[in-house]
Amino acid sequence: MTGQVRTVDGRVAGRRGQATRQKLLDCLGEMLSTSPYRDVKVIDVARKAGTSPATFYQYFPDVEGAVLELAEEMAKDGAGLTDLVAGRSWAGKSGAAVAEELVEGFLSFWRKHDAILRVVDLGAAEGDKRFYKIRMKILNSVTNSLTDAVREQQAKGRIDEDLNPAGIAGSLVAMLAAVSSHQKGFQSWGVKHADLKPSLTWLLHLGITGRKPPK
Amino acid sequence: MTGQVRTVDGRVAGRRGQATRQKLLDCLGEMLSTSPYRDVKVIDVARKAGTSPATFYQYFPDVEGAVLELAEEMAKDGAGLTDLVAGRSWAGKSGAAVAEELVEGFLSFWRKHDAILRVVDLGAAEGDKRFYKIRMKILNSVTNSLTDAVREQQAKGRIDEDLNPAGIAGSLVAMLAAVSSHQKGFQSWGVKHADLKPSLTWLLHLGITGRKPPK
DNA sequence: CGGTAAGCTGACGGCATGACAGGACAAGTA
DNA sequence: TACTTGTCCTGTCATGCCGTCAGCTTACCG
Repeated sequence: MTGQVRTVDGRVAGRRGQATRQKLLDCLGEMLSTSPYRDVKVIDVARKAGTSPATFYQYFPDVEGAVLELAEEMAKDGAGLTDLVAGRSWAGKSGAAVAEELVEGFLSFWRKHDAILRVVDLGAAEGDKRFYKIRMKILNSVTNSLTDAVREQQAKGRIDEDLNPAGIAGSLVAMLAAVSSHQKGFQSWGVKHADLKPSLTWLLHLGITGRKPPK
Repeated sequence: MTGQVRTVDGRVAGRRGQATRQKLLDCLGEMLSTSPYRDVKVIDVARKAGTSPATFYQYFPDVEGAVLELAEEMAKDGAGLTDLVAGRSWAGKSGAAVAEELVEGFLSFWRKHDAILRVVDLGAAEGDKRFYKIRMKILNSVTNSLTDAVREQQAKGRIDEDLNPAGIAGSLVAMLAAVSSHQKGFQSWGVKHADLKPSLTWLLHLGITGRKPPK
């Protein structure tokens, strides 16, 4: 499925080429977390990787193209988030645990990938379908699981049937993503990480089940 | 308070100067909503405004500086969001109305200013204090009002005292902001605007009061 | 030891940046 | 009308990044 890695001019990349390519990606990732996206230049990435700009252009069409590559890598890692909710029960203590683990999962995933996620979010908000697709890839499976969960609770009469399950699930996921990406902001504003987690967990549980989590 | 507008080299801008300056800001705003932030160049803004790059640099240090100016303008407009919650009661029907109006207020404010808000969000997430401050200016008063509301509900025993009110309020506001900025995304994904609003309203009411809104 | 393809870079035209000096312009003065 | 003054704009220039190409070096193979 994943065909060989190819250079821009069509040649297949060998052992050495792939290493260079990866090094460029690594350096790009580093730059993204230390300087504003707008100021990340090809020449800086190349310098950092100990190579020349021309080499960069051999593997990527432009900075955006390379970022997309990084984002794809990250999306693979993000598939793990699904396991935190798929097929688990939202009843009683189990539900409380699911909520807590999902919150912690989001927070730490975002901490790990904050720089690239920022850019993906921007690209998606700007309407770029490629970035939007990646964002979906990460959030979609979680959203779907939560949508199912909401639907179940609706069947039990705990949530108004008129509400759109996908709307609720999507909003909750957006909340998790947003809070995660502004973690530092919350902290520098007086809300500690330790305070944030319980709040999110509570809101998530409440939103999915219509009930407060058991103590 | 707002001293006269000054050029980069210290002169006070007169009538004509201010007009040019404003025109540059307007054109910048337009460019931001049509092209990716990363690709907005001084020369394009200047061309669009029918002037030269040198003129742009007379009024702004760089693109970022001009964006900050635009963002300040928007922040003033955002002060109106506060009125939707300040001093209003979350009890019964009134509470349901407050929730609904706040949601609608956020959604339409974001629709109106989506381009600049994207950039402000990015800047804030990247750790730029100037952008962060503007983001605060918009969200802070709403968050504070909601924090008070949560605290009241805690006093009534409807919300666990252990939870941090600011954490809950902040998370809910983040949710509103995030969903608002990805409105188009939701739509192109199958969740209609009409479905989104009730979901958000429901979640907001539930989060603040601990109870479902009355029918 | 050639042959072949991969891998890298120097160099170049093109364009954006940012600074300056000086020209254009409006308004007041005589 | 001519002159003055201060505001406003732009031509121009040095600098630096972009994106491409031809061509050199390196690795692998028979």
